[in-house]
Amino acid sequence: MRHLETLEFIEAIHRAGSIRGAADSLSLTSTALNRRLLALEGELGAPIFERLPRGVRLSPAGELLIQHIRGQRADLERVRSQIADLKGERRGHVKVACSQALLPYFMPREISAYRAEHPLVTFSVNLRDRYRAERALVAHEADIALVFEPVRLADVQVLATAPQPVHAVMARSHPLAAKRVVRLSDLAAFPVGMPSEEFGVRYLLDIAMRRSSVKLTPLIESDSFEFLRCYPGPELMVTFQIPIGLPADDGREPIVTRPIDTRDVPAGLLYLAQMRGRTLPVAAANFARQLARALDAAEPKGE
Amino acid sequence: MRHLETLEFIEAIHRAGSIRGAADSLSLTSTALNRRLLALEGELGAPIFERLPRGVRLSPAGELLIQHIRGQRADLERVRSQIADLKGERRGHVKVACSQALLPYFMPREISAYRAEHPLVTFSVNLRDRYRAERALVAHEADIALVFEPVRLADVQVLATAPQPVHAVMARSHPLAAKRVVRLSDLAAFPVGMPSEEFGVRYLLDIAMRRSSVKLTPLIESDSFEFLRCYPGPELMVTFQIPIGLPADDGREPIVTRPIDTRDVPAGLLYLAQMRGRTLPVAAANFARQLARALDAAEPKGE
DNA sequence: CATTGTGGTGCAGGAATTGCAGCGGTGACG
DNA sequence: CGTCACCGCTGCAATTCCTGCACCACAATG
Repeated sequence: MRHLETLEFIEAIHRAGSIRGAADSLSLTSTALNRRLLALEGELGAPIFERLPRGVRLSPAGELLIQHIRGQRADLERVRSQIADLKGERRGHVKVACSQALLPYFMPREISAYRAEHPLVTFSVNLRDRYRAERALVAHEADIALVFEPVRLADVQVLATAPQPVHAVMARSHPLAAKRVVRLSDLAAFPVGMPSEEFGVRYLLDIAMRRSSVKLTPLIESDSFEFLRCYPGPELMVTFQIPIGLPADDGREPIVTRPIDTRDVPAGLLYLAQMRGRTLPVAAANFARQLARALDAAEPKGE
Repeated sequence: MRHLETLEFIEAIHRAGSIRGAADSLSLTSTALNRRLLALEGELGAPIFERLPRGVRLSPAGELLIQHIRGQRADLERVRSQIADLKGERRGHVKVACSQALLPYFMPREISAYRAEHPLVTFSVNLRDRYRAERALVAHEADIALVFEPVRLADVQVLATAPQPVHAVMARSHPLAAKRVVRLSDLAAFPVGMPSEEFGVRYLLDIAMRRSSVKLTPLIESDSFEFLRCYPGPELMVTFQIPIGLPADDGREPIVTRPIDTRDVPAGLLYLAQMRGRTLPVAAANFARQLARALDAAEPKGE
């Protein structure tokens, strides 16, 4: 789309941090790029970048402009997708930002289900913790976000929610595996694998620990649930996960999961969200609708 | 702004109804315009206009595109205004769509008050009945709308409301001028000047008449409140208006106004609104805030 | 003090856009 | 039924606009 070229260039300069650097990445001369920037600043009546000795940095006006640019591109993308839609071509691209728990089972299943009906739709799935998922929505880096226990919900519109009680994850041979529901005090006797602080599960556990004065002993802290789950079991270590990030227990898995009593650790909420006020492209809107249905259906699951 | 040029051209073609016609109004050749249109349609992958023997007409894809164009231009305008704002230049342009009652007193007073503090801000004030005011918001022809008893409020965000009881307007010598409050049944004895059907006041009166079985005898129906008010008084004619459209009664005006009992005709609501989800330009947002304050302050007025 | 990076500028070549003339087609009108 | 006017569209030449090279001034770096 030609008329957004200059605006794309601005964003490239922002990314590269210098005009010459951006020019290289765009296969252009710095001259041409510089000229375009100067022309745009002229029309705008204000500098878009502050000139520094080692490059450029966005001015306040530039911050405004870059946000506008992202919005324009996203809206154009929406129009293109709607036009393609009314031509009958069910193609498109959906950008999803989600928490780690969604990656192993939920998202693959949902995406493959969607693609079974719309094979021309492609996907980007990016792992974003609860802070960055919301920023990704606002920066138009993602169309929809699926995030556990989001931080602040400004500029974000909630499409659906699903309660997710925290589960304890352990080896099948673990003593606690005999219980149907695990109390927080049960866990104090065993070493635990703690998710790091950016995760919603950790957030809920920290609250619970402050409230109940039960102290868990973190053997390992990691930002990878997969690592925590796979850490060898002889240590009797327990880790945590929410149901949507757990496989169906078919009796053969080497690990088992037990819900933690919600009187000790309240159930968190999984949020499906988009940027407030934005009209999503057709494919993204349809996929979001499917996800919302899936979350509603999964609600009585919990084990 | 160069990068919106092509999109502006599309809108010009839409307005003119033909490529050659638009080319003339743009001081261009039909060749150039046609080429641009074809290029854009190529990039978009779908025709924007249906080709008719006597010109062109928007295709469904074009309808989508033209809405996108208007949104982009309005958003760019917002960015420009915000940039000008942070440069300290308090300039800008505010487009207001409002009901007739606001034109004689309220809008002039508010605009001149605003311009006293921001002399670089200019205004467009357009009369739009309650149907068309909302459409003007959606089409980005107006930033804010001030409308009495709006029709449907979809795609419109309400910023403030003010109740406006309907008043009877009559000559100072009129028999009913002796009363402090007028009942609907009082009016049956006199000829009335009716506002035409597109007005909110008429809407309220029609409802009241259906409900109370009191029949008013419309001597004159007009779409001009000014005409109705100025129609010579010997006929003892009564007409209607809401307080915000009435001058302050200083005892010297040849006409007087009396509120109609709200048990007969319920008070209507004056709505200050903008398009849902839109971020207004700085000047428009500030002016809207002032209007909201003015409406709140005017509430206990009513005579 | 030289080197290396930055943004900015004059000038010439080149690419993209424009305008002119003309084609084929359709509806209005005498 | 022929004429006319208007429509969208296209080949070719002119022009305009944009690009790229060489170069400048400047600041940080070593």
